Amino acid sequence: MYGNENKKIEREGSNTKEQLEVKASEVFQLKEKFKLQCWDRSFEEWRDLEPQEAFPTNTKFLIILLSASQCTSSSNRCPLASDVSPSLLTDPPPNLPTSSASTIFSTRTDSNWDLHFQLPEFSSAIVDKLQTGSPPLKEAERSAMLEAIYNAVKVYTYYPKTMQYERIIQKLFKVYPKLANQPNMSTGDVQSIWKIRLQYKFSNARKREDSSLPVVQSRKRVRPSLHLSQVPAARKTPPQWGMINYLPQRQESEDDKSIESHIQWLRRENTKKKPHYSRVTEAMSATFSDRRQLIVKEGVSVKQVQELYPWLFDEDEIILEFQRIGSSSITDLIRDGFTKYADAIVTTVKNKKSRPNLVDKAIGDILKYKDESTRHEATKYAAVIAVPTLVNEKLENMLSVVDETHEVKLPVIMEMFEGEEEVSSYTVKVDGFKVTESSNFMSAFAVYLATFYIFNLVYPTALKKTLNFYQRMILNIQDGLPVDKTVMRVVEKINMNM
DNA sequence: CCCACAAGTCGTATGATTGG
DNA sequence: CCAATCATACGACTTGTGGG
Repeated sequence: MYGNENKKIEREGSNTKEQLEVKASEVFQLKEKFKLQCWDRSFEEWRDLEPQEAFPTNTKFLIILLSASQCTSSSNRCPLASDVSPSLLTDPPPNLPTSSASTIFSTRTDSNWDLHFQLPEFSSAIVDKLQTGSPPLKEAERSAMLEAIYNAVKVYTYYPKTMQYERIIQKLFKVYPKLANQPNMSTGDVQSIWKIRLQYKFSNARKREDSSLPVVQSRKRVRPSLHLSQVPAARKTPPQWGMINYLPQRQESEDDKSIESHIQWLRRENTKKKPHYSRVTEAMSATFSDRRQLIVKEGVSVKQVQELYPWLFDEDEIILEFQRIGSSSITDLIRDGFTKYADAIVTTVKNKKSRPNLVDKAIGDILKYKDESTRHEATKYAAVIAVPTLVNEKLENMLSVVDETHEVKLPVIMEMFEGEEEVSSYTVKVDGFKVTESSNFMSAFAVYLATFYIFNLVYPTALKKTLNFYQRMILNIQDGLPVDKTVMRVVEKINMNM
């Protein structure tokens, strides 16, 4: 096989690697250097030839040019200059009828199809949008694109490999660079969104359109195994850590004794009516390293932490503690982050069919304010509580109204206390322990987020995506972990409304 | 451990149908 | 004629399995 040309060659007896190479260059009139690979049936992949190897009849060989870029002029063998030209040459089974031999040459066995794969043509409306980058594609248009790609690819395979999905997307991005350029997202993230999108398309299409095909049939699960109902095993996806554990060195001026005296002094100062706040902060800084060790390494309970460091249960100290870990002010981060995204988040959540009452109310309230800065605050509040809805998680797992009797067993929760008509205060609780109380939602929210990092808590499964969104888009803490796909898609949606 | 996938299911964009 | 309502198709999501 060479480019789109497949040719059969006849062999007598066994051939060596060198003989095959000579034959290949004759058949395809190759001038440049190339190497041969053969199809290994047991591994189902192309591999290099061994010297003196004996090949069974009906073996497929692929020609790979070693010098790239011979593809100029009218040649459409090799659509992209950087591509290697794959080529096949086969020897037919001498004693088999040609009809069966023809299946050998069918494109289905072309495992390198993706190298010379041509993108299907899209309608001019779609191409326009892709080239200019705006307005964003409608769902129907994206569907049409996916459908076209599916139809173009299924000629070769119904089950593209990971690499093949990636190559298709790379080609797509090459032709339509605007598609890859999304604000607030790396090209890699956009690429993985498209890869997942293609995988969903193939998965759904196989199930819905092509489920009768033998290739698809052969992958059917044998049995749903009925005794599954016996097992309750609600083993959900595990919770996730938020930030890499931060374990700083103890300050050089400190030793066990001085730390102990700091702790004692802090505890005494906490009971005073007029504590010396700046000294408290100093002592908290001095004991920071020891406190991190205690929380991260020894995993002590929140109650024990409170006994040793009662000051950690104070709004200002929480903010400062976060700053010691993350080196920026969490209130600033939240303010800046939501100043950037609030409007877009609110527009995005408005497109949802249904929202929790609190979110609806918050959105409605925005219009009530005439003053611009009050209005902005209201928008930020609405945006914060809209995030769980956007990523399909429940708001009440984060913010619960206290008079409702349902108890929530989450590590951290904000509770809303309602007085006469008005919300009177917000309380942040860790494991049932009150951390702080605040009259202002945004302060409570800052404490809420900081708490995960300060007490080294996992993100509960029920709020994994919400907290990931806050972490990456608002706090801008990037760990090495791949971004959750739902979170990425929500970012994409929000971008469209920015 | 990670990834692809099947199976089952949900939410909603979109187009057809209905009623005023 | 247009809107409200309905039906359907399709992308997305979850859970569990199997294979590397």
